[in-house]
Amino acid sequence: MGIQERKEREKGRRRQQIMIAAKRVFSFKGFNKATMEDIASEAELSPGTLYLYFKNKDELCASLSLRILQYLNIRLKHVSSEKGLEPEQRLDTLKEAMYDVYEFDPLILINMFRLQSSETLNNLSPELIKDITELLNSSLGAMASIFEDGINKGVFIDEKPLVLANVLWSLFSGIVLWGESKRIMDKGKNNLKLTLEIPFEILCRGIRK
Amino acid sequence: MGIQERKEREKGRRRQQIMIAAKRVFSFKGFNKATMEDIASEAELSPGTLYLYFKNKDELCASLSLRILQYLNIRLKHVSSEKGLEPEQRLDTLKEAMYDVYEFDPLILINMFRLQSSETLNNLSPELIKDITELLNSSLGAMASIFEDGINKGVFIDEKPLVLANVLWSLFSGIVLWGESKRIMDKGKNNLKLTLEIPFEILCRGIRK
Amino acid sequence: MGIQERKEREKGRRRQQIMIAAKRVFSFKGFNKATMEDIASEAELSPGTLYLYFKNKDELCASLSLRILQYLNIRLKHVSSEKGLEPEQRLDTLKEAMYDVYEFDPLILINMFRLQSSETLNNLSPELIKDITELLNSSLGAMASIFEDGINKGVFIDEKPLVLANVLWSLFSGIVLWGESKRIMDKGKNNLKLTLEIPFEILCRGIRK
Amino acid sequence: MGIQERKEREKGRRRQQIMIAAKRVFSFKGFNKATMEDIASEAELSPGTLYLYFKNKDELCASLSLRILQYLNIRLKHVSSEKGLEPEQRLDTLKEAMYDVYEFDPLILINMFRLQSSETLNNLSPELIKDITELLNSSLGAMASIFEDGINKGVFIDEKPLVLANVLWSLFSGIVLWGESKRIMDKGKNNLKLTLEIPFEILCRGIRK
DNA sequence: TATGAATGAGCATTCATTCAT
DNA sequence: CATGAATGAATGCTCATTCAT
Repeated sequence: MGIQERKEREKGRRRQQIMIAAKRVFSFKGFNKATMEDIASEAELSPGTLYLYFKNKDELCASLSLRILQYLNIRLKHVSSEKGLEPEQRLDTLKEAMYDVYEFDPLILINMFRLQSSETLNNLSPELIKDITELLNSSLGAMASIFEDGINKGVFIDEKPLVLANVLWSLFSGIVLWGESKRIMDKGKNNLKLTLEIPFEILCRGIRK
Repeated sequence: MGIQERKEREKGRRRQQIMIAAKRVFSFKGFNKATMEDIASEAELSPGTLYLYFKNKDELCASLSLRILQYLNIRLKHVSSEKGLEPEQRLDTLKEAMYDVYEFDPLILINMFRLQSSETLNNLSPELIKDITELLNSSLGAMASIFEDGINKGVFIDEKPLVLANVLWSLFSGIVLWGESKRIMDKGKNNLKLTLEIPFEILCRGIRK
Repeated sequence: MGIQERKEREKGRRRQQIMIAAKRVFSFKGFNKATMEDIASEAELSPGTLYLYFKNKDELCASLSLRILQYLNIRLKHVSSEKGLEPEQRLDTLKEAMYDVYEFDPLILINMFRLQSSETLNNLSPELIKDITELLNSSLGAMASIFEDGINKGVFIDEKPLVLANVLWSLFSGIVLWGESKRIMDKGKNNLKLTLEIPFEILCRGIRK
Repeated sequence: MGIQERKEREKGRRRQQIMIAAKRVFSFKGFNKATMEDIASEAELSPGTLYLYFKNKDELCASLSLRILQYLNIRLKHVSSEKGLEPEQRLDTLKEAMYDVYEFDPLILINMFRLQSSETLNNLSPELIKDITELLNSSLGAMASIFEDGINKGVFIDEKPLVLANVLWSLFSGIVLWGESKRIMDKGKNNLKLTLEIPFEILCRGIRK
């Protein structure tokens, strides 16, 4: 392993360290109330150091979303590529994947939404925006391919697969959002899994022939 | 009409005037970028005056959400109270009601979410929190009663009505959120109505026997 | 006097108050080391208030230069408009005017130079830039008219008056700059009057026929 | 040549390398906007290395001025020491020398002034201050000796030579400053040579008998 | 009631400087 | 000697909120 390579890895570690701290602070205080100093001290670094790894606060936040999307994308790719699964089984794996994504970072949607607001978009570097957009589309594509498979096999109703994927995403968004609200209102009781399962179940009834 | 009463009414009018201005400014700039001075000048008032009618910026924002919920509640109550409607027709009316709510204030969910975030909650007066919670529950109850009716009449599958209502709300949240993102990403094309109709349709397939 | 008018006057007073404080602080600390908080506390105001009257630090500094130029312009206009003066007498009055300008604000040139640097220019409002440019040209024009008079009367050598005015300004700049340096190096001894008079004297020998 | 000596020479080379880079960066960005990192990367060194050769940013800047003064001093010494020149020819050589100094580093005066401002002075080491003061005085002395020669030969008017030298320096400062402003205002048109020659010409008329 | 000038705490960001390697 | 990652103090500017009129 060359010196160059080791440095790259070290740099990656620092980014991780900061992102983990940022996630914690954003979760606790929300994006606007969280200060860069909060994040820095959570990461046991100085404020200046944050700017060595992220252009600004918005880009730090966006990078969190990117990481989620990467994770989602990997999970989805895996689901749609696995051979020998019946469409119904695929749906189940899909459900689990989405639930894991939520578990991975429950604030996913708030971040995703912030990300796409015009307030934020101007502060991001074009590459980051491109990465995010591509991943989002790729994820929707992967979902769509699952539905397509079911339609082809005559198990699902003949609806446009990409539309179905969008619906699913909408549903997912709503569930997370709603689940989060509940969690905050009820202070701690996590009924997210329940809500995730039930509407998914109901949606599937609508998809199956 | 006594003087007292007239004053009360006058006060209500001012509140309306401010809320309308706030809605416009929030829509245009987003909650965080909108300043109290923006709102004041949109309302053709001075900044100080805003604080005669709202305790602080958060409470002003929360009052907007409250108004939405009141509107939603009225529409829902109306749907579930109307006699002589078949469950299927009720679902249609419900769908229209929800779409109208969205049209009334497309930022509804962002506001609703802001409202329930820990960032905001500490700044609100207990009465306001209570009002909002009650209205939310009441709205969910009204939706539930629609599903209950269908279940009783044997038209809908036998699922717990309140659960169904929650599902619907989740779905609605997701659609709005997703629709908004799309609107921002696609810059102007309003595909919200489409997205609202399709998942509703699919959900209904899952509800019907 | 209407309320409007009184308010305008009050506003003008505040601007003056801030500019006087700024001048003191800039003189003492230099533009870059002077903080807005320094200026605010010198003016016995809060930092935020400064921004009610000046867009930013650069514009505050530029406004100081503008004031100098206004003063210079008035003095020069007066010199060239007064009737019945011989060219030589005019030169004397001119010399006095320039010395007074320096006395009015010894940092004039440093400010003027800052003003014209590209570092600063971007931060200024177009109107301010226009005002300053016009005043500078007008001042040079007024100086030129004095020389023109002398040339017409056959007392001064036939040199392009505007060139002479530029020369004079260069000389003035140099003297102030040099005088200032000396003041700082010699810590307190003010030999500016001397240096201003002597080169003026020598320059005039070159102008007279 | 001993090892010690070679090291010294090597050290001098590095200092030169850094100063050249600094000059380029200061010219391009101005002193305040230029960062030590800019200079380091222009010099193809790391930021830390700069501090091995210069105590701090101010001292680096001051060293640039020092170098100019050294150059000026050499040129002036040469002018006044050359035998068999008539006073008028000496003036011409002087003019050329000053123009060359300006060409060598057009920012000379801004640097010189920065140097002498109270903003900077506190950060400099006493030795550096002493060097600069001595060089300045020596330069003025060299100029004065040129005038003295002319006065002695009865070609120039009988004015105190040191005063004349100061005048000349003032004029030079003013011209450079003014020329620079013009360059910035007129964006590119370089009229410095013209302005330098004309006032010099006019000043000389005042010096000649 | 209404005003709007004034406040001042708060924050993102920068950058000269240091120091472990 | 050289590095360059890390530092952390410093600062321009914003804006929710107050209060004298």
